[in-house]
Amino acid sequence: MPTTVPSPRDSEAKLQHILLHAAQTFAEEGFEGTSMRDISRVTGVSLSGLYYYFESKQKLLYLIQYNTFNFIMERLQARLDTVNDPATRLRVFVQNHIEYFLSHPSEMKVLAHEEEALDPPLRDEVAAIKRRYYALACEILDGVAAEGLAPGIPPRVAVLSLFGMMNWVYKWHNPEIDPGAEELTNGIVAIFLNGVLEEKAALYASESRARTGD
Amino acid sequence: MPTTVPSPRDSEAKLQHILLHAAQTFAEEGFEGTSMRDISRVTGVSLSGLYYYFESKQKLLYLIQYNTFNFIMERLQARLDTVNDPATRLRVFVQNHIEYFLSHPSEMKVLAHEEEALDPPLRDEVAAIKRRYYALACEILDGVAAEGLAPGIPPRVAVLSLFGMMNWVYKWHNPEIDPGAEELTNGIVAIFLNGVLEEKAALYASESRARTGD
DNA sequence: AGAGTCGTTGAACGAACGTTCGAGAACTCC
DNA sequence: GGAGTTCTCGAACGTTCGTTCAACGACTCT
Repeated sequence: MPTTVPSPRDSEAKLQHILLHAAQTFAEEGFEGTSMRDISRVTGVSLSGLYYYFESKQKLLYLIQYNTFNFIMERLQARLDTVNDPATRLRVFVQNHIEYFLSHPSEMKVLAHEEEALDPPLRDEVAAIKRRYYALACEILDGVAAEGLAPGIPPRVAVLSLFGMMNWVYKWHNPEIDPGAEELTNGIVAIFLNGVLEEKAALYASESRARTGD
Repeated sequence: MPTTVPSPRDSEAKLQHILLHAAQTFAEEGFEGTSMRDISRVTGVSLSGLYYYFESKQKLLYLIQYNTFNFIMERLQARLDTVNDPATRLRVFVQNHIEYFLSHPSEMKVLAHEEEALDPPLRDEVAAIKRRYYALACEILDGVAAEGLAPGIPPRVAVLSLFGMMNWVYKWHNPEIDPGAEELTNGIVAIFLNGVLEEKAALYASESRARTGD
């Protein structure tokens, strides 16, 4: 059908096919627990054939992590472009994260779980995106904090607790019994916003301070 | 020095020495990423000498996970024995967890991160303790919930979000810049209690429901 | 039809893996 | 001091690992 295009179409599709099944296997067996022969088996590509698409097992993991994170990041920025209200921006952030989590559980698990399996040169590149993502979250929290942050909760602890709630999802979420992205987002946002904003928060913070004699 | 005792003392101490350094290596390199030769090197025990203390690499991981979890569980039950107030019980629960986390980061990381590295027969035994721990957390939340739970947040999501906040700590906590166990516990408890109890929570839950047209 | 990529492969490489084994220290008890 | 247990180790086992390489069919251009 195409005339001038050489034929990277076929090849690109096959790479995506490999990335998909490799991510699933990494998610199930872990990066170190998965052999190139395993990936060859689940993709149907011969062992040596894999090396036509990427130059090493490390690079394969990198491709999965980089593609995944880049997609999340770009979709998030697009969605945030039209939103100004601080609380809504937070909700968009959480929803974007949770939505991807539930629709691509394997890729997300590999991203969250195999962070350190990548060796320094490539690991740093993924870490760089991760830092931008974290900075964006801090920025969003800053907006929310203008409404009054609870005392006794360092902002860093607040943001990372939010990441904890979101990123732990892959350890327990069961599509058959647990809520979908919408409801899950509502729950996490509710806990976080109510937990972190002042008024009632001040009550418990001072209570526990009194209890421990601070 | 001892007279009647055969001499398991020496051996027991050495086993603990191996468990400690193995946990550190597993935490740094991952279970699959660590070889028995690595463990031999960091413990100073010869490769074959290790097999006098445990029968396989799997069993070594099991010993680390089982000992760690058992200690946490028993200390928690002892601490809860003297406490009746629901909110304080929750605080004791979180504090016990976080305290162990910060004082034994390697063991805790291995427990949280290498859950699936254990094969079914042994994995199930660790999972059994994990279930008892989770059930205890649910029980504690039930006590707190008597004070009125926020609508729109399933209890299961609440408990697992709490676990998320606590268990994610190993990914980011830096002893040099982050708060210690006391303050960290205060922060997480404050977010969770304020986030999950009714009154203000109902506000945000209904807000987000209205926003998404539910 | 012939040159030149693109995609694929089986076979093989050396290295590293978890585990075993038999021999021998070191120690306790009689 | 000799028997028996506890502890340690070097050497080796067979297997699996990530990666390479030369070769070959399929396809596009001229």
